[in-house]
Amino acid sequence: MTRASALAYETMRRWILDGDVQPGQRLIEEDLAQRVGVSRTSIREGLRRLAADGLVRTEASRGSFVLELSTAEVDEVFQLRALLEGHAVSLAAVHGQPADWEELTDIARQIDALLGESGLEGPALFARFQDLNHRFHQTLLRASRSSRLQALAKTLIELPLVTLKQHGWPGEVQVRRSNQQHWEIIEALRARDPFLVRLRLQSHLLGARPRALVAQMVPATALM
Amino acid sequence: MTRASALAYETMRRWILDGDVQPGQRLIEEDLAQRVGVSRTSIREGLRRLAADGLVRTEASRGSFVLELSTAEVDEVFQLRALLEGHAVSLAAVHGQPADWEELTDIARQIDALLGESGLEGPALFARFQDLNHRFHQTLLRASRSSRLQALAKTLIELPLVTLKQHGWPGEVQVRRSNQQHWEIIEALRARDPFLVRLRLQSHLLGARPRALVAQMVPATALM
DNA sequence: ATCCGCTTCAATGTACACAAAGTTTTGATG
DNA sequence: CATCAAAACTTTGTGTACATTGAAGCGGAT
Repeated sequence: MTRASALAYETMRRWILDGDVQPGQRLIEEDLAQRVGVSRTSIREGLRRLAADGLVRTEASRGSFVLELSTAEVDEVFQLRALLEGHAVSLAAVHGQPADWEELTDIARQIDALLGESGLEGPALFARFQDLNHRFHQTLLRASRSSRLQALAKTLIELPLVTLKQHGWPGEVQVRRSNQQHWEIIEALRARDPFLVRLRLQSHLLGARPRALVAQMVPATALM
Repeated sequence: MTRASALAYETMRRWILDGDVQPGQRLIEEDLAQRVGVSRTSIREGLRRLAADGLVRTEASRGSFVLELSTAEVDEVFQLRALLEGHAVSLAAVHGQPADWEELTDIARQIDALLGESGLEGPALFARFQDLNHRFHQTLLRASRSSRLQALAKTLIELPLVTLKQHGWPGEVQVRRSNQQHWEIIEALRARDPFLVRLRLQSHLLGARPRALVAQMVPATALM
C-alpha cells in the first residue's frame, strides 16, 4: 500500500496545523517514524511534501524545522492571498455556476446558524467557524475554474495556521462581521460583477488579518 | 555528501527544461538512476522536488510523467505570471534600490548588444536571449524584496519552457520589441511609479505570449 | 472469436542497513 | 580555569533488498 508516506504526510501536517508542534521546532526523522509508526523512508517523503507546501523548512544535513512566521510575513501572506483570491473570485464571477453560489450560500447559512447557537464556547465556536470559513474560501477558489490558481492560493491559506495559537481566537463580533462580508461576496458573484467581487474579497481578507503590525504596509496601488 | 539527490534533481530538471524528454513521457526510476548514476532513493527525492515545482506529475503507484501543457494552460500560466509579476514590479518600484535599476539596465544593454552582433543565428540568438530575459525577470522579482512572491513566480516562469520546442523561436523583431519594453519597464521603475510599471510589465507579458489560442481570454478586469 | 479470470512481470512503495556529516562531550595542555 | 582538538554520539543521506501494486499476457470456457 502506498499509504505509509501519505499517512506520514497527513499526520505531520495535522500536527503542524493544529499547533501540536511549535513553530521553529526541529523534527527528528526517527522520532517521527516511531510516533507515526512507519519507517524513516516514508517520513522523509512526508517531510519533503511539507517542505514543498512551505510548512517546514529543511536545511541540508541539519534537519527539518517547523515553519516560523513573523508578523510581517503573515502580513505578506495575506497580501498575496488578497491578490490571488481576488483574481480567483473575479474569474469565478465569470466562469462560476449557480451550483457554486448555492454551495457558498449553504456555508454562509451554516455560519449564521453557528452564531445562533447560544451554548457555543469561544474555542469551540472558533474551531467550527475556522472549518466553515476554510470551506468557503476553498469553494470560491474552485469556482474560479483554475486549478493552478487554486493550488497556489491553497498553500498560502494554510501557512498562517501554524501561528494560530499565538493569535488567539477572534470574538463573536468578528465572526459576525466576517460572515456579513461573505454574504456580500456571494451577492456580487450572483450579480456576476468581477470588479466588485474582487474589491469585496480583498477588503474581507485585508480587513480581517491579524492587525498587529500594520506598520510597513504596502502602498494602496499594490493590489489594484 | 548531500549531492546525490541534488544532482538527480538538477540533471532531470535540465532534461525537462531543455526538452530532452518529451512532455507526457513516463519517467522510470530505475532508468533514471542508471543514467544519472545515483540510486533510486536519490532519484525519487529529485522526482518529488520536480513534482513540487510542477514539472512532473506523479500518479500513485503508476509513476511520474513529464508535465504536459495545453495551449490554454500556457495562457493560464501567463495570466498568473502577469498577476504576480505585476504585483512584484509595483513593489519593486517602492522597495527597489538604485543597484537593482543598474542590474536591470546592464541586462537590457546586453540584449541590445546581442542584437547588434550580426553573425548570430536564430537558435543561438534565441538561447542567449532566453537566458538574459530570464535573468531580467528574476532581477525584477528580487527587487520586489518579497521572497515568497519571488518563489511563487519562479515556478510559474519555468512551466512553459517544457513546450518550448513546439513553439519555435521568436524572430529578431520580437526580441527587439521585447527589449524595448524592458527599457520602458526600467524607466517606470526609476520613476518609482508602481502603477505604470505594473501596466507595462503586464502588457509585456501578455503581449509576448504564444498567441495560438486567444479564444477563451479572461475579461479585462481580471488583472487590474 | 470474445470475454473472463488467473498468472506473470515490471515498476513503484517501504523498510532497513550502512555511510557521511554535524554536534556534543571529553580530556589533555597551556 | 580556559581552550582547543579529538573521539563518541546523534542525525541525516544514500544504497539495496524485499513487498506490493497495477498491467500485460495467457488460457480456457461459452
